[in-house]
Amino acid sequence: MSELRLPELDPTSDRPVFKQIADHLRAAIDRKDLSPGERLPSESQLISHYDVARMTVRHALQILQSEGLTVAEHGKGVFVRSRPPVRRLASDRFARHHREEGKAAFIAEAEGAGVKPSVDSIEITESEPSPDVAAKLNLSGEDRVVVRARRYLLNGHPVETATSYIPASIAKESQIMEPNSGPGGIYARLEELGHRLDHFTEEIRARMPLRDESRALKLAPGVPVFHLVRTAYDQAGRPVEVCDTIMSSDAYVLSYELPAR
Amino acid sequence: MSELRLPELDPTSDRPVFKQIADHLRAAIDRKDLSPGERLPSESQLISHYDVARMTVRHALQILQSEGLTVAEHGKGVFVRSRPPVRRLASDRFARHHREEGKAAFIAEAEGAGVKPSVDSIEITESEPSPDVAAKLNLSGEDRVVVRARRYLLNGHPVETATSYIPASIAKESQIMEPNSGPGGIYARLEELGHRLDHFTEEIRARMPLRDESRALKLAPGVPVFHLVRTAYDQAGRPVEVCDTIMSSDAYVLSYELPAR
DNA sequence: CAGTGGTCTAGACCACATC
DNA sequence: ATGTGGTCTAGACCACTGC
Repeated sequence: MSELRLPELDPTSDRPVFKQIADHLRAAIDRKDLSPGERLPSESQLISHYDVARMTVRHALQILQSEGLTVAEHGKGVFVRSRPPVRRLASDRFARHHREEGKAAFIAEAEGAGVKPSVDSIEITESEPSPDVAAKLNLSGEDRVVVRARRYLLNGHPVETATSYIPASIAKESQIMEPNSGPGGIYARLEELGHRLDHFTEEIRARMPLRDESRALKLAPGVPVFHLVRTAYDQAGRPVEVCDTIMSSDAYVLSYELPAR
Repeated sequence: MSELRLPELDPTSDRPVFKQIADHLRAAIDRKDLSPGERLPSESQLISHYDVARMTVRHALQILQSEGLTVAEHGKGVFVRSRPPVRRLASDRFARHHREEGKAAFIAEAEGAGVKPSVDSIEITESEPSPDVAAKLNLSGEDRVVVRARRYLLNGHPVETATSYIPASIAKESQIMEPNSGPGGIYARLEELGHRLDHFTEEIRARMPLRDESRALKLAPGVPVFHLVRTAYDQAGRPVEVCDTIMSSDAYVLSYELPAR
């Protein structure tokens, strides 16, 4: 690790010193001279190597952190980020045959991938829908929704928060109101209630996390989130659920299949 | 604008001063006390309001910037970010009926949305595929690919770079080698060459941009990118194109439809 | 304890925008 | 000329980690 050789600053360059330093370190990471988990040179080492003020090297380090390349650990050092296991979400993940095997989508898929899934902080409430959710569910006026909020973890590491909205007129007095929604999850319950599912739509955005999201997913600085909103439609064409999920972008690759017809 | 009222610091709080300042400004933005395009108080105004050092308010401002909430403009001030027009990409965007209308997907769709599309910096080369692309295209050994790189703009603002890889054995001597690939784009050409398209797969990741990407898309700090890799398959099940695209995440909402079967 | 990163100060000089 | 943000210095004290 003392093997790491960093270039000198180029005093003729217009590029600010802190950016040059960030460039050097980024290049070392890209070249794998510094591999995931490895410690970067300490601030004081960088200060003496480059002969600059502390704020300058901190600025450089902060650039890397905001790019999601490193994490600082107080009292220990700055480390090259190592990525959590990645979940690949395929477009058949809500296929009925999965549901009929009696497991909720998340659990089934994670076990297939050899990681330990868990779910925590399930909160179930009933409330008025936001205008956005009401529009997606075709609700109006007095209609209320059942809200199921939960957080998914892989190997104990949070990767996703999900909030489902189901019209109260459908969910009332069903197992959808229970923390454990039973085999196959709420989609299986919706089908038992006569809403045979036809298709889903998903809308995907990416952005930097809000503070709450960052906390709930224990996101490292510089890691964006996927914001995915899924709407489930039954065979009568009625929207029966909206699920709003925030996913750590470095725990996921989303995958879809599109017809050419 | 002098209307903006910011709270005082809470000296009893454990929360660092720069975070408290960032919180105040973020809240003002969320409440729309500061709306998109509006200028934030200048550094010196914040310094005198909070009675702190300049580096402290700069740190706070930088937090907001890294969250993508603001942009600094040298000599002018710090402004609440206003978003570019958003493109919604639907999962039927490569349907044959669009192709048969004689327009490439990007142009057709943008015109429908009332924005002026353009394409620039088309580079066409032939080279060895990267291992990743070779694997996706089922290529081996000597096989080469034709590479088409271009950049898409809306109303003059770059939103996406795309690089297509087509097996050279297919593309050679076709209009795919020309900067203007003709009516319906390269997918129409592939079909004329006997590769009737069957379906596409798309893999989506989100992350912070690399330096080059940031420059090519003129991204504001704190804006992540979608990294989307699409593979096109013909009706014989053969992969005939891989398209690697980087999209500004705040210019796009991706939308897909999934079957429940 | 020594070494690490986290926060903060009080200055300096520079480059860009506006009038 | 003035006000804005961009870069940089040279310190200070604090909190966390590890031995």
